[in-house]
Amino acid sequence: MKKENQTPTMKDVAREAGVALGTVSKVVNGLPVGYSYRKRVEDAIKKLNYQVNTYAQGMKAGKTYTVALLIPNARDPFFASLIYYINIALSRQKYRMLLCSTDFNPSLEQEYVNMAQFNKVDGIIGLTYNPDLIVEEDTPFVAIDRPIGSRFPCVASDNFAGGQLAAEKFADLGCRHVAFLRTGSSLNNETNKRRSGFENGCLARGLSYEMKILNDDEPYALFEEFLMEHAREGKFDFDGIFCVTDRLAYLVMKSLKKLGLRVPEDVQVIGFDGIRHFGDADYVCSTIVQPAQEIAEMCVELLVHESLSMKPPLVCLPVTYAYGGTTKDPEAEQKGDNP
Amino acid sequence: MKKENQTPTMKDVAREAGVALGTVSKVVNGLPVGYSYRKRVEDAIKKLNYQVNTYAQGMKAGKTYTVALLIPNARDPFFASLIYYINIALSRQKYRMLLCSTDFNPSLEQEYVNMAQFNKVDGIIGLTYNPDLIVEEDTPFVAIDRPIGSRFPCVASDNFAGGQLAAEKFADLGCRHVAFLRTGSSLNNETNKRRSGFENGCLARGLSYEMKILNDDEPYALFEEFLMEHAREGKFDFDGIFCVTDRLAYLVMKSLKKLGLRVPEDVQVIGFDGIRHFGDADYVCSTIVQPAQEIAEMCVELLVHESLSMKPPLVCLPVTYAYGGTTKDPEAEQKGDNP
DNA sequence: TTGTATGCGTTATCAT
DNA sequence: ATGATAACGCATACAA
Repeated sequence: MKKENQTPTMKDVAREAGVALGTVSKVVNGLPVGYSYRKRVEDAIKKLNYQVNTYAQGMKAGKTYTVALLIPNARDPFFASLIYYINIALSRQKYRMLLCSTDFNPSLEQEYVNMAQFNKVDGIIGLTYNPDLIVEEDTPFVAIDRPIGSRFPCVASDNFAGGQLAAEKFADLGCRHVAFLRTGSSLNNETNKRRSGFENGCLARGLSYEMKILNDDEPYALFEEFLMEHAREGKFDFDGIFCVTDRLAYLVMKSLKKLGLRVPEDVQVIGFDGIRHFGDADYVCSTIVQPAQEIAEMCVELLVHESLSMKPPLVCLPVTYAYGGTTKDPEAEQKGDNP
Repeated sequence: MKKENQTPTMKDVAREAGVALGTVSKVVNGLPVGYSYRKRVEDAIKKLNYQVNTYAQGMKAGKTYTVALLIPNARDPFFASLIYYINIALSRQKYRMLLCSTDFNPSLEQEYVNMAQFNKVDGIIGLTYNPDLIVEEDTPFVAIDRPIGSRFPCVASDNFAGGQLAAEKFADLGCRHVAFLRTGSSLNNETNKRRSGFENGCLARGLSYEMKILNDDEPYALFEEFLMEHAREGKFDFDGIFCVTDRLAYLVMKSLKKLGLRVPEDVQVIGFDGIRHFGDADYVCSTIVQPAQEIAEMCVELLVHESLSMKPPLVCLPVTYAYGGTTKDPEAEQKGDNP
């Protein structure tokens, strides 16, 4: 990568316009300048195609107009969606976005946080997994999904309500005996809320339910076993399965197929996240949709707006239900969507 | 976003260590410094938790250690994959990545390119759609998929070979009459190569073929019409359909289902791109896989390495075929994958 | 070998 | 209202 040739600087503009450096600065920053001077400067700027150097500007101001987004992995569809919307929200506020893939690596997460603290970025939006992440008090930081300490705001979906919603949908769709399947790190409180909400909803609507909860390090095969055990003699014990993510729902559906069970005829499935085929086509399954756009906008809002006075510790954004072919929604019967 | 408190500077380290500013700089940059001095400086650095300010450093050097990635949309799975691998490749080279979503907007694309030229980033990797994009000669730029002028290298999949490969697969799998379906902007030469390669392969293997080519602004419904016309009286004219992208293949498969045609029993489908469910699970359809990782690494290589002497104008990377449930691959029959 | 001085592009504080 | 000058944090040519 070779070095740039000279791009015009304020000094060049000043020389071209025959004015002093400070005058150019004032014009650029919209401070009062006599008309004839302003005109000459503006002409010179156009002629030289001048543009302020944001880094030099930032060095003076102690700002970089850059925000780092820490996220495990850009390929995951939910994370990709977050990246997409956060990017849009930031550029609307004239901020650049530095993408930092952490790959679930705690030490990488810490490294990026350190970078931010040394004035390299103005703030961080982080979806991190390091429970011991150290963030200086005065570093602008907004967490997604996992609260970091108690000093920084955290934005998440209303996971409890999402669990409830799933149970209610099952009840509305005629289910009686349902199951909840979850995997994931046990220190992730937010997905635990999905479970609690679901339990709560089942109780409220008189559904009997069973849970199967796995840790990250346990193999998926255990779920398949669980399903098999409940499929003795051609009859399946559940008429509804709530999966903690769409990804898990996808795997579960493959297992059900192996068992000769039809979705949604024999058993209905609801996932969580709101993943769509190709990012924006139809839903991969009936699901509780996380409001990715709202989450993104809230994060940026909290980070950028200096209404620092009272940052809420935890913001829960409302989730919605979406039909995706794996439930028996009456109004969706005729549509050929979602095989 | 509030301003940072003071982070330690070189001056602070120098004062702490009782040495001169330049000495600290030398230690930081690994230049020869007497042992006792070096030791004192290193201790001071640790004590103050000092870290160089990359922006100030960059202002001196005229480098920012930042590369901008221009890409239409982070949600698209193929783009997301590219983002993922480019991010990894860049950070291995100690470069940061600025993500610039262009949303297919030509003027936004131009804006980001301008930003780069004004010394805000050291280089650009761009997957752009603006045919009139103006890039200064001396701006380090690497294009993906669409050549920009003739002065910048372009990295792409070997689309021609991909088309050929699809035709050969169809032939191997027993097809006789196949179709090619394509949509997309007509100025995208690379996807045209897929067509040419496919034609070439069909000719070589004695397959009869038909093409249906749509422009971006034409509705998908025209494809459905095309398929319907070829499905008269319970018989379908084609036993294989090659779609220019996996996304299109997905839509086509839905249409085929509507027509009562089974995939792969009645008609086999091959897509292009290598999209996987959830980014890393199984393929959404049998497909010609673009080597996203290799593309990413090649882009970074070309951008970063100062072997500027002879930049190749167009680098074509090899594609592969992957089974994804929509073809009758013999060795894959027993697998329950990809419904 | 170590310290000093200058400049990168910008903004802000002064005199004028 | 405008122009000169210092300072931001760092690297480097040059002096000690």
